[in-house]
Parts: sequence; structure tokens; C-alpha cells
Amino acid sequence: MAHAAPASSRERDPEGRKERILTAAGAVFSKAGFDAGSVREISRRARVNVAAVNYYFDSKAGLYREVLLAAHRQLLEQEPPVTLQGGQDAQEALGSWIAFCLRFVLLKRASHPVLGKLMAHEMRQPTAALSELVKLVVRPIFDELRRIVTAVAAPSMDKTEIEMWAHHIVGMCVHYEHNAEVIERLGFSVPTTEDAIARLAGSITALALRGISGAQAGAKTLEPSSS
Amino acid sequence: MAHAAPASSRERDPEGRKERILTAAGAVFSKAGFDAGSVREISRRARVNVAAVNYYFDSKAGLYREVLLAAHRQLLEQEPPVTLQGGQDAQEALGSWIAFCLRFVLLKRASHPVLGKLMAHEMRQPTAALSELVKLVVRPIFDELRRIVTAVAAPSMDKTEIEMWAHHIVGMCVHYEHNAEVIERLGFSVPTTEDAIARLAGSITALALRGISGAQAGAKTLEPSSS
DNA sequence: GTCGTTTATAAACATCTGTTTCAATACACA
DNA sequence: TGTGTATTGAAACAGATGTTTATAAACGAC
Repeated sequence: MAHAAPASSRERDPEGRKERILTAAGAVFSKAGFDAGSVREISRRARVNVAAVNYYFDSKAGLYREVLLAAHRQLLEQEPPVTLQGGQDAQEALGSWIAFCLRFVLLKRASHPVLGKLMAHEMRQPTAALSELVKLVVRPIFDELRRIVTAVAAPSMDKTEIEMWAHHIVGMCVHYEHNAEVIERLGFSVPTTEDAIARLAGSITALALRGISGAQAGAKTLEPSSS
Repeated sequence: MAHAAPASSRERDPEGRKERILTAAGAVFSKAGFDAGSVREISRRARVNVAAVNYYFDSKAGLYREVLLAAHRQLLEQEPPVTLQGGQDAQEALGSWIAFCLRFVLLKRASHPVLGKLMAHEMRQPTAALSELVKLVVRPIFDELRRIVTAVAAPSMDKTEIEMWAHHIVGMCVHYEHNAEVIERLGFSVPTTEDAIARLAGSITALALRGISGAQAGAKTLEPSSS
């Protein structure tokens, strides 16, 4: 076959290619994680040669890092993180935060299709990018939650107890994404629509509010050593 | 096909080898999961030829399945699941359940070194064994939690709300194992000792008890649509 | 046109994966 | 003793992985 067919699908379009690779990588990595996600499948989905990945991103790890950063950028554009305003009701703020967190991990939309899943994979099998991701994404959001919980709780409440409460709340939220497979098998339908997510957020918020604001500052934490 | 060794002292060492392979497989699978765990590393750790794995367990999947079942057996021997006795205080039972669950996922001891981690991996990247695992291990334990929560809650409380609460509680517990890497990076030290785990269990129990028993049966679940 | 540079691709590379093959054992029993 | 069967282990298999190489094409500039 000399150069018979022009095969003019050359399409000089590096930006388009880079973009396609990034999108495909987001899909693959968010589904399979970094290790199990293969460069060859990414290149297949992006309809580019395998070597293109290394040409544009140096290595698989470099591509992964750019996917994480791009997803982070995307998130900040679309969903500004919840903040406790000056005169805002703290209890209401807690409800907003929980709804935000649940939507972040559960909602599959064009706005943030991958970051939640990517972070879930990072938590299970951390890569070098995890520390950076925590510093950029997780830390600010978590600090805001701690501030809100502090405002909701009794003024003299122990700081470490408040920190624990914040972690408890995060646990309730991410549970429904992390362990969705098991939850579904237990007969509970993990919500995916805005309305159903809002209902779940309401349930978590109510439990957390009663649990936090009902605590007496001086009360000893329940000790399970009772017989 | 490996015959069960007859009564006569045939077996020069097959049981020892099988046992070594099972132990090594437990360590490898619990650390890396099924996909990323390699048969060659298992055979290396067990000081056994690669072919021995397939000789004794047919395949990698067969070995994995036996590891799961063995871990399950081990758990039931060492830690009988919590049950709500007839006259027992429901609130106390909830504390016991939460402590049990936390110890299950966090405590690294000779008694159950792997099952918690194995299940964590199953939740992220489910294999064919997940359904069986849920039916055998997770379902009974979760049902007991739901029973306890029902006993703690107001008698006329909505059944689906109670189910949600049970899931919330599970979420708080497993969070500290699933997302330990992130939690540590947020400055919170995930407990590993009996005492520290008991303290964490106390905090979760107190929050849950106030959140559950403080709920009014007729109260509407908090709606985040309030302005 | 002919340079030089950037981009694209097929092919090869080295290494890993789970599994199989096949010859060499070690043992129980005759 | 010899025979038969269970076990062992080195090597090979077929396939996948991330990455590199060498060749070829498409451009901008002269």
C-alpha cells in the first residue's frame, strides 16, 4: 500500500487531542483508579496513538496529575465551597455543608463528573498526588465544616470532641458513595437525583444537629466499659 | 486434584503449604486488593512455587474466595457479633455494636487481621465474591444494628428513617478505616489501640444516641430548601 | 522548491501478569 | 523391591502493562 488513500484524517489539532486525552483519562481513572487504569484504554477512548499520551504528558503519572488538577479547577468553578457567613444561622449552614458534600460525592453531572470518584480512589490506594489533593481540596472544605460545627455546639465544648464530630459527619456523607455497592446490596437505594440527595442530606443533618447541640459541655463522653 | 490426606501419615506437608499460602494471600490481598495482589508475590511470601497456588486452589480467584471464607470463619470464632438480648438496654446495645464495628475495621490483631481490609477492598472494586460476603457477614450484622436502632428510637418512627440512621452509623464507623489516609493528613490520629478505639466509639455512640432518641416520631425530616 | 521543527504512528522493548506444561521427585502400598 | 499416585518446581505460554524508538507526515519559514 503506497500512499494510496489520502487518509486525510490528519487533523492538525493538538489542543483537541490533549483535551480528548484528558477527558478519556478522567473517565478511565475515575472508574478504575490510577494503577488499574491503563494508558492503552485511555488512548483508545481518545482515539489517539498510545505514544501520544507520553508525548503530551510525559508519563502516565503526569497525565494523572493533570487530570486531578483539571478536575479540581472544574469543581471550584462550578460549586463554590460552602462558607459560614457572619450573621448566618449555624444550623442552617451545617445543613448546607452536608448537602454540598453529598452532592459532591453522589451527583454525576457534567459539572464535576470525576473528582469525587478520583478522590475516593486516592483514599483507598493513595498516590503521590494525595497530599497535594488534601491540601488543595479537602483541607479547606473540612476546616469550614469544623468552623460550622464549632458554631453549632455549646461554646465551651472540647475542641477535640468537635473535631471528632466533624469527622463523624464526613463519614456519614462519603459512606454513601464509598460503599454504595454494599449499601445497595443491603436493600437501600443510594440516591442519585437532586431531590433524593436532598432528602438524605436532611436526615443526616437532623441526626447531626441533635447529636451536637444536644451535648452538654461538661458531659463525659460515653464510656463503653459499663457492664 | 488434591485428595484429602488419608488417616495414615501421608501428607508430608501439604497442609502446611496450603496454610502458608492462605496466610500469605491474606496479607497480600488485604493490602493490595484482588486485582493488584499478585500470585507471584503470594508464592514468594509463602516460600512456594508459583504453580503451587494453582495446584491447591485452581486459580487466583479460587484462592481469593478461600481467603475470604477463612477470614470469615476466623471472625465468627473470635468475635461473636453483637445481639440485642431480651431485657438488655437498647442504648447500651448500640454502644456495644458501634464498639464492635469499630474494632472490627480498625483493630489489627492476630484474631482478624485481614477481613476488615478485604471487605474494604471489596467495596471499592467488587469481585464476584462480594454478594456472598454481604449475605454471610454484612447482612446479619447490619440487621442487628437496625433492630437495635429500632429499639432505641421512638416506637412509631418511620421504618425507612430508621434504616437510614443505621446506614449513617455504619458510615461513621467505617469512615475511620476507609479514609484513614486522608483523616491522618487532616491532623487527626486514627486510633489503633483498644483504649483509643473505645473512646472514638463513645463519641460516635453519644452522637448517635442523641440524634436518634431525640427525634420526634412525627417530625418532618429537615428540608434543606428552607431559605 | 528545501530546510527545520513539530506532531503522529507503528513497532519494538522490557517487564509483569495468571496459568499450563512436563519432567523430576517423594511417598504409600504391594 | 517395584509400582502408582500425589506433589513439586523450572520453564514456557499468551497476554497485558508503561515506555521508547524510528519512521513518516504535516506544517512554517525562507
